[in-house]
Amino acid sequence: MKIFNSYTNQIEEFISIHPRKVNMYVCGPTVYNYIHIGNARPVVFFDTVRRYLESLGYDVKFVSNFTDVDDKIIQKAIEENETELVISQKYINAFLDDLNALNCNTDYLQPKVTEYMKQIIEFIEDLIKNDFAYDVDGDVYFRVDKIKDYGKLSNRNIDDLISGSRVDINPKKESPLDFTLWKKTEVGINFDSPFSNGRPGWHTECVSMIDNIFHEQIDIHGGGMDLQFPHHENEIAQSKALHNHSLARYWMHNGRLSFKDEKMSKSLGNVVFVKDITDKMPLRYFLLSTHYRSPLNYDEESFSMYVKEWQKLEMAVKSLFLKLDLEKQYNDLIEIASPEILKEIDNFNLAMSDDFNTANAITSIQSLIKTINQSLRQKTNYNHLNQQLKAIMYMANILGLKIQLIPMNSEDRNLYEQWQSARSSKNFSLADELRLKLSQRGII
RNA sequence: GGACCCUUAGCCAAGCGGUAAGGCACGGGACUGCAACUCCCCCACCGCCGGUUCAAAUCCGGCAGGGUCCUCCA
Repeated sequence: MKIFNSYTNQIEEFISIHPRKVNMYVCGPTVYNYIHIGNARPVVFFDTVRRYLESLGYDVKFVSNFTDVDDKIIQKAIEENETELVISQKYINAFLDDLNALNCNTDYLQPKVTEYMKQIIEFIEDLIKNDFAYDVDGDVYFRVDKIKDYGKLSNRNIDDLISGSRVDINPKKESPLDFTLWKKTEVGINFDSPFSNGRPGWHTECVSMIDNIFHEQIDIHGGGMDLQFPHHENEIAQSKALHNHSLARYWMHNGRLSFKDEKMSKSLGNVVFVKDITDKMPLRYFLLSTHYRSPLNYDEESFSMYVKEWQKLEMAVKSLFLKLDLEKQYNDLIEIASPEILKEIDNFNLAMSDDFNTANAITSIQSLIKTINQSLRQKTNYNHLNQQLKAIMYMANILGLKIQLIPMNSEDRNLYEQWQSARSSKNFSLADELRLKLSQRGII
């Protein structure tokens, strides 16, 4: 298993800290709005990472947070005349709905900032105690120049950052690079602390949660490329300050998604919400069609290609299952022994093991679809068909592409037979009617 | 102003020094009660100009075009 590590800027063999166990953390959403398809990219990708690692036999402890304390949430709460809690809960629920629709595993730890306030405050206190942070009139800042390798993750040097820094000239800060750990505030939700009444800066929550949940360096920390700087850089700085390690062994960053070659972001307002995409599986397919570190562009034309490809996959698998089910020959306990099928699975796994090259993994799926379709129009023995079905379901499952296989009940069977006999007796209007029914039941 | 990335057929997209995977669309066949689906065949010398090398889409330099970060953003 090879993973590109943003921290070292190279592809490395993945070795977990504890045998057969992977601790991973992915930066989650700030819950002030519905998620758009760009937000969905890391969500889907890291869900796929988890699935693949689990298929390799790792026990994966997956954690992803909810940022439920933030200026934007406060602003939204004021706009809608609601409490922050109501706002964040609403969008947390919406987020979980989207995850389910995208067939992402939602069974993982989802810590919220509000639930970790005590730990976050303690974390900041420790930083102050160790002289890595300083309190100015109730605001607390992190002293960046005390961290030797600051900039390593995002490949930049401190001098460039200082000379390039603009706008934000905060006289309270010792250095423009110092970042806020705690912000004294009167507006919106705020919390008691030894520093002041206020709320934590964004960069501390993840480190503090990781600290409290895992109690040690974790294996994988993931998130969008845009979080690399300053967010992840700052997480690393804090971790080095208190624990003298880089928080995670492997840092993984997915590339951004653009919309018609323009940046898609909530602030620009050109967003496509996940909830508004009717075809969620094609969306997942689309998000995995390009290697995760490459930029991905969304527009209706290219997305429609993936709708087609998805339908092709779904239809082939359904037809295959139907054939086996009709003859009562379906057997999911079968062992895959065919050399060609094993080879295809092998290719798939090789692609996935190569820094999660889902684009190439999909190629294996497409290739198997082709041979399935070929088999279906020939007389192929059931054993082989069962092997093909098992193989394609294995691949689809790792990519999280959910294909519903609906076994026929006696009524379905009856309909099917009537359809066939209507066809052979050339009663086409009846045949079409029955065909429609079967299709509505998801059988064909 | 500083840092950095990308450019492969009409479109999407692999490749990362050994002579262009795959998919969609198009075109030509086949199958078919009609649709849909499916199958077979066909479809590029890799932005441009130089250099390194026995060998370059792959390495180096320049140019052109596009994009990102340095500020909230997955």
